[in-house]
Amino acid sequence: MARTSQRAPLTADRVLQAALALVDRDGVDELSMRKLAKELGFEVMSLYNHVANKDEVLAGIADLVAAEIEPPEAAPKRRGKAAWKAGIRHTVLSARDAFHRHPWVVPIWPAVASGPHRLRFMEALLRSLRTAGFAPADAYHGYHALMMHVLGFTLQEQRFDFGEGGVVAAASRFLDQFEGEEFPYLIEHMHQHVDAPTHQDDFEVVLDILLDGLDRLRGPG
Amino acid sequence: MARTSQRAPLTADRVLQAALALVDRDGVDELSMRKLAKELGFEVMSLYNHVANKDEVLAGIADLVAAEIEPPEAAPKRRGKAAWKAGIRHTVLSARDAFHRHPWVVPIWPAVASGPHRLRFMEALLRSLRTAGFAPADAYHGYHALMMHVLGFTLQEQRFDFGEGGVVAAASRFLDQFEGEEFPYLIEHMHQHVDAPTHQDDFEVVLDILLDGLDRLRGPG
DNA sequence: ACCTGAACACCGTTCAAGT
DNA sequence: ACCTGAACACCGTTCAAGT
Repeated sequence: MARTSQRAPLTADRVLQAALALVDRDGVDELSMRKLAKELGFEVMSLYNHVANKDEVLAGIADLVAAEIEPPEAAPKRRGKAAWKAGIRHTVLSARDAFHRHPWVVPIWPAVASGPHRLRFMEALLRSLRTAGFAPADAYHGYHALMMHVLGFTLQEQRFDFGEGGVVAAASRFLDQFEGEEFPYLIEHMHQHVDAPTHQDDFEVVLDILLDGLDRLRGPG
Repeated sequence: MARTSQRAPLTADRVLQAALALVDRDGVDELSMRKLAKELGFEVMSLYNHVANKDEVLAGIADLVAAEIEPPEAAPKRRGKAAWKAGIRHTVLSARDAFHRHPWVVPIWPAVASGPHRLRFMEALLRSLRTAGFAPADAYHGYHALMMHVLGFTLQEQRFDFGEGGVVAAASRFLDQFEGEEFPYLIEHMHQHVDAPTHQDDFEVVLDILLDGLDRLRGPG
């Protein structure tokens, strides 16, 4: 019967999948152990047989997002002075896509524990840089520059996602209180945001600045 | 008497200052209206005579952080092909310092409403870029690249601030479960983090990559 | 105008009890 | 081994009552 499948035994996996669905749908602020249990058709305390606590749930769903990131190609097909860029570019864009699909993960990303998928992604990106010829110190800079760009970009971008509470609405509400002449450049900037609903190009322009800059750091090769 | 000064009448300002002190001391997760009221020597509901709700408190203290950011110099002293960089560099480093002093603000930065200080900072940074000769579209990219760098960097950096819960401890705990050979590059990276307790140089290396890249975007001048 | 107490609708998590 | 109910120590916020 439907009820039997509804009550398939709880597993850590089912808990995390349900949490991911809930958070993708309602946002991370709406996740509570009680709601999650209700969604699964169990009582709250049943969850604690499969996950230690709420932090573990958050770390778990963050790692499900990490699992969606495609690692850089291990063996690039074409060789050339900047062949390394293609693989890195691919994985960074993939990370951007994953964060874009699950924007709630960005603010909690630094706070939650790193799971296996995330550690494997970090390893793959670092290996890519090092085998491309970056010295350890430059791979260190490159890794951070790229990750910060992805995280920072998505963090920034979120502000424009919610209609009423978004920065555009809030700022224009605020700007109304001032003479129209006090913030001309900010107003110009807001219009650019409103006019460009997707910021993919914006993301890639800066990504290419970073990749070119890193290439120069790497030295002639 | 001491009691009188302790019970100086509540104001929105006093509420925000106490909230900032509490959050700087204990972290943003520890902020509750009840604790905040107790800290001030009033009952919870008294706060609501001066602030609308908790979101307004968060927006208020975020704007206090924004107030600490020094705007770019309006009139740079020395002229030259990249004179614009000095002013921008100054304000970006100042923003990095402010976020570094108040790291809890980074994850909530995109979620809270923009206050007057933040809007003035945004305006000043955008004006700097535009008057340096950037076309509107390039000022748009430059603004985001710089802000993302600051936000992303501080977000990333936070992970290494808390001893036990930090990524180093968590990752090394996790890595213990694997053969030591599976994550050689990640282990190298972790050591670099542990060896460099401050990431100021790291921040500036990438900042200069961005500034140089933006300068090229701006075209010959 | 400002402060307060009780109340409501929530949280995460512990612990003892069931099967 | 897994599920549950009651209980504890918290939340933010509404509302009516005080001064």
